[in-house]
Amino acid sequence: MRLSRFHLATLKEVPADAEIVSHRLMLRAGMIRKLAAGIYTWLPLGLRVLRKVEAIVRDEMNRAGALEVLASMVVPAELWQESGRYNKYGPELLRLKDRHQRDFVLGPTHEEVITDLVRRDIRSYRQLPINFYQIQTKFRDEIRPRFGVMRGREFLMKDSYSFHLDADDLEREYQNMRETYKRIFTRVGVDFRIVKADTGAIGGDRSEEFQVLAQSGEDQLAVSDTSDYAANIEVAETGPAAARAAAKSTLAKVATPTQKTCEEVAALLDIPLATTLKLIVVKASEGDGDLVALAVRGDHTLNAVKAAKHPRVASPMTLATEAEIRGAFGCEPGFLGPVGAKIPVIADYAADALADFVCGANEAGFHLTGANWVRDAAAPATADLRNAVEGDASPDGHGKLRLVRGIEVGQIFQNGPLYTKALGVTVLDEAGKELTPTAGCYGIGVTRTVAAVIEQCHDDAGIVWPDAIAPWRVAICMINPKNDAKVNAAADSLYAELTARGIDTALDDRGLRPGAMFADIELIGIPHRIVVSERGLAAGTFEYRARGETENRQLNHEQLLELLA
RNA sequence: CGGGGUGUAGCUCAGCCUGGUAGAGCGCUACGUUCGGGACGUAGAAGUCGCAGGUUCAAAUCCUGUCUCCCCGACCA
Repeated sequence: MRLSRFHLATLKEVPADAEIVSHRLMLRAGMIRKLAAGIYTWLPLGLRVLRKVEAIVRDEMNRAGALEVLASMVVPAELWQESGRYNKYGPELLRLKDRHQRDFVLGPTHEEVITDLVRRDIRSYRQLPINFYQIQTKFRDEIRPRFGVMRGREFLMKDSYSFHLDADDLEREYQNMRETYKRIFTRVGVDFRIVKADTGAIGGDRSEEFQVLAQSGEDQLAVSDTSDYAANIEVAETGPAAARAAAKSTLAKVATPTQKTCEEVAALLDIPLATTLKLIVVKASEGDGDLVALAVRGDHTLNAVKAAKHPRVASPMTLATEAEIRGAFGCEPGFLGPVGAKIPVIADYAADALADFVCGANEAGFHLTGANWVRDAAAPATADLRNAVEGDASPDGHGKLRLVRGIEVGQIFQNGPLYTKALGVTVLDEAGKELTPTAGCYGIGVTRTVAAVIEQCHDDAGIVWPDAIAPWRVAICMINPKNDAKVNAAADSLYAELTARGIDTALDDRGLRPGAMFADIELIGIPHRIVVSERGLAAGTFEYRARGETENRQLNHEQLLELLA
């Protein structure tokens, strides 16, 4: 590509509303432009990168034996009603009507559509297993789109859905996809971890996420410092602690007139936060009273995903209102405790292990010190309810947990017969009997992957693309071509030669001053830069510099070709 | 949806408190001088001051409403 004919739309100044590195650099490099909140136009430069990621994904999916399809983005609402998700998915699902007032949705994911396809097309066990995938625009009316394309409302996703006769075969394909995803992200050139994950709105049994490690990541991950254990904090287990210590103190009431949080109470009494206990009151699951109190140590935080999975807690987890709390405890939130509580208490393991702890007195303005389970408050039910913290023992028994941040770029699920059952998919088995297939689904956020790579690969000057997804692998820069026809001719012939060899090359023939030209080429992250100048031609060399390095190398024609081969 | 902020030239922002001629830098156009790390000069084009209503002789500025966009929380590729 000759850059004089390309729309290279770099910006010197950063648009004010860009917060994270990838968003800033994508705007500055001229990869994307915003159209509305969470909705972007991809410019030629950005699209070149997006297409390269897409090509890697497609290539590996095909190699893995999956079959590409392309479904409509607009999906009849009936399908979503049939699966039960029309009402369950919530306002994130963009609903619309056509001119005949028929209901449709913009597909945020396509389990229903592909399962319906299988229902219509697959009749026999002989046709299974099968894995359909597509690379398609998805729309989710996110509560709060942010960080550019990292959490856009419209995004490009590779989604695939596999169907199997039994759980063993599903497990085989799950492993196949797991390996395929590893190859994809390795080829893209990004550093990632595979972590255990919650199944969330998709539903199902087993799931892992592919996370790109980055400071700006929205997800918290717990990883072992010695083993390969890694989990999203949502599902990172914390185990039962050692036995409860014996009570030493006597129960006493202290005035805490304005101290409502554990932090405030601990500060007032000058005690460690870890010796305090807090209660979070939530709605109970149906037929189990109205409310249930969850007890967590003051320095820990409640894990909503774990809590919602507890059989006695309503799912999704819903906090009790202030009025409900007053009704159950006779006092306002901020002074709640298990001593004398009239509703069931479920304690996190660490909270259950406390002795001589500080908690609310169930009386406005007072807390209790020296409280103990059994002696002062009924022994609670116990469960794993909290978020893991730095230094917790790794659940696999090897090492301690470290907390890091990640960007979720892919997730794989075994959802089992969830959707095939809901949509009534059956095939005939060998004996001519009807059988409901089991299924898996597998997603990659293609647009998000582009942003995630930038989060990981950049420096002060701009993006530093891995070779595999750079908009061009090589840039040829001409110094003062107007003053010297030889420079022009030499650059032209090198450009023709590299292009003929299949090397994706950009020729910067825009005639900019060198400083401005170099700044642009570095900003857009071209991995290999070749400078053609009068000086170099006289010496018979090209000047070469790899992006991310600070030294130039003088190479002759042959060395240059070898390096780029 | 709750909390906080924002909207003035393509971009970054000043002007608003204290009403009276709409500004700067970058970018853009033309010409000239420059030309190995975002050059300089001269001339120029470019804004219904988010939108609607109100107050006033007069509104970017004050008042009311409304929308947009951004940030912090619950969702997810």
